[in-house]
Amino acid sequence: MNFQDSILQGIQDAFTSCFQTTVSLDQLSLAPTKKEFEGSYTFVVFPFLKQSQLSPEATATQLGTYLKEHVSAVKDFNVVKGFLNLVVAQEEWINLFKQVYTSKNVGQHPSNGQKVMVEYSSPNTNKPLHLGHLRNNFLGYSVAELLKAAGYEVIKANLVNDRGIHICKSMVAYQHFGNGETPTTSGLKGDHLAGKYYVLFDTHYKEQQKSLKESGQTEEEAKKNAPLLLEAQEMLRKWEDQDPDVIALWNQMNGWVYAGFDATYKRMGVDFDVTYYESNTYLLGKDIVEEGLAKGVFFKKENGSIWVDLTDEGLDEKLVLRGDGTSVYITQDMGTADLKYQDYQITKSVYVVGNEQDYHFDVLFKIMRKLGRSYGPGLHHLSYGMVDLPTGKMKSREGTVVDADELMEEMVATAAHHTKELGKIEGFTEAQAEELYEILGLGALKYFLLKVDPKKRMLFNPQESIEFQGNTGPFIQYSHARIAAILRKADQIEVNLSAEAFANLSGLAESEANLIQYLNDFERKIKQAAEDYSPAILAQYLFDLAKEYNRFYAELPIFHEKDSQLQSFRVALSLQTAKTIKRGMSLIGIQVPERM
RNA sequence: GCAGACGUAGUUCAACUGGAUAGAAUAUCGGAUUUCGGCUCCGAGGGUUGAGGGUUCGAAUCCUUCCGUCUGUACCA
Repeated sequence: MNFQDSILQGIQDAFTSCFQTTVSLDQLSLAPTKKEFEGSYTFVVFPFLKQSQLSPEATATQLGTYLKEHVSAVKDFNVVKGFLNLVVAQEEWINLFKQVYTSKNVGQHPSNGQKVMVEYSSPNTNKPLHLGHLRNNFLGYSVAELLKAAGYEVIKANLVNDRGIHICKSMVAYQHFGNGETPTTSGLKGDHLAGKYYVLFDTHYKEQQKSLKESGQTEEEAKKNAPLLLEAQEMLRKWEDQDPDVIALWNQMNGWVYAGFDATYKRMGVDFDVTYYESNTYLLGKDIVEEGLAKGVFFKKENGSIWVDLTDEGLDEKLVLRGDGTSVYITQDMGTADLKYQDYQITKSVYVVGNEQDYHFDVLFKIMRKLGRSYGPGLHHLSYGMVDLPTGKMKSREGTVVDADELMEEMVATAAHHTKELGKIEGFTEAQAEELYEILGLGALKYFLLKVDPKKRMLFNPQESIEFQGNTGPFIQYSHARIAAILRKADQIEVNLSAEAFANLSGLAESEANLIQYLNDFERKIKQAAEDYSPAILAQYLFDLAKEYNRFYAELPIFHEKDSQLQSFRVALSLQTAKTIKRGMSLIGIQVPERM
């Protein structure tokens, strides 16, 4: 048993023994003691004064006295107001470290038998990925990894929006202005090529509107009657009628886009276990509408349209099927939710989608719960905030979008520039150097986007954001590389790394005890990050761990330490830190180099 | 209009879910290396947590009223 638990158990016993009352274990919790005070863990007694019938100080003192006598881990205590600070015995830290050090798979929780699907990315096939998608993809990938580490079986899913009027727009524009251009002849990545025609559509569409207005039409009429738009609408009809020419063009352009996306995903380091296409799922959900009508969850209006009444849940009435029997967005999403369950029998389903769709998912989930789906309680919208630029919101029309491919390229180039300046890559082959730049550039980018609480909107300043010092990915990567150097040397001079090598160790420096406390915390942090769907919690933890290691490194000698037990111990501590950093970083999708 | 989210050092973010004197990073200033990797370490200054009121032993956190920013509120996706 983890000794944090044994302390809590001790507190529970203390309540029975000192105050003749029982408190349940989940009411009790320990907080790390603030630096200004002596001790490692703090128990706050204020909430329990009713049970003790004593002043805060007296309560804390009685509990402390009991713990000191009955719990071996507690060596001493002090009381400040209602705060009981517990001092942990040094031998306990050493024992704890041995436990962590000898356990396999750092941080991995045992399987909990639950299956969860994480849907993320969900791109449109009419334009390339941008900065907002990067946050989405990194978040989705990381949350999936965190859930795995927390004991879930995870299915990563991508739902591609490959159908609809917006796709037809780029197709129409390509027919008009494409001249048979392909990714090969143009030298453009497929997704960028498609995006180019989407933009071209928009510019020409606007021109047409303008000339229609000049010929006397109102703004609304002009919007509706522009020939290009009519063409796109006509094309969508043909697409739905399976017109071979339209389908052929659609297949061709889609193929280009997917090739482009694959390259981008590969560079981002994300992957999927299953990909759903809206072109296959857009007709789903109509049977659920029937089911909902039969169950009385939905109702039909006079014009034949079908609605759900969510006013009892604080929302409005929402349309689920149009009067003409065609689907709306949510019809399809209901169908897809069922499809996911049919395919994988999941107990939980996470949707990584921006917070502008909060309302939509609120509605969707409430509907599925009203319909009594078994996975209903497990539905979760991982809603994340937008990424802002110093110039304001990203708008594709105004050309203020930060393209994902360009940004990654820029980050890698900056990493290369920095590294060359430092001149630390002697002995690297060209290929090794390239790989390192990739790891550093993407590490910086991923860490930057993931260290912020997903719920919050965040600011991306292209100049200032590309930092390599401070609370950044490369800082943590550097710490790892440095430890790797120590481990190489330890290997050379054959330091004994078995736990027996420091079996009789006594006495620890403060930074050593702190490090052990951090290392022991890893498992808990993973669980917390997974439960909160927040890679930021783990990112913050890894930064703190790296900082604590650097402090230890600056203060204490390793190879210059003459005591061989201490030397073995410090190398082992370094090894465990490296393992933890490596594993932790992999959970937020970041690789760490052996040297840099 | 209505609904929801957010507002914390100059800047970017934390604050263990109601706990101690609100912490890091960055920028600024000052210091550390005969030593295992200086992309390192130590220190200083920097705050009326948007404003007011309330709840209690205790509030950045909960309630309330303002102010400000953003999002949503389509028989669009």
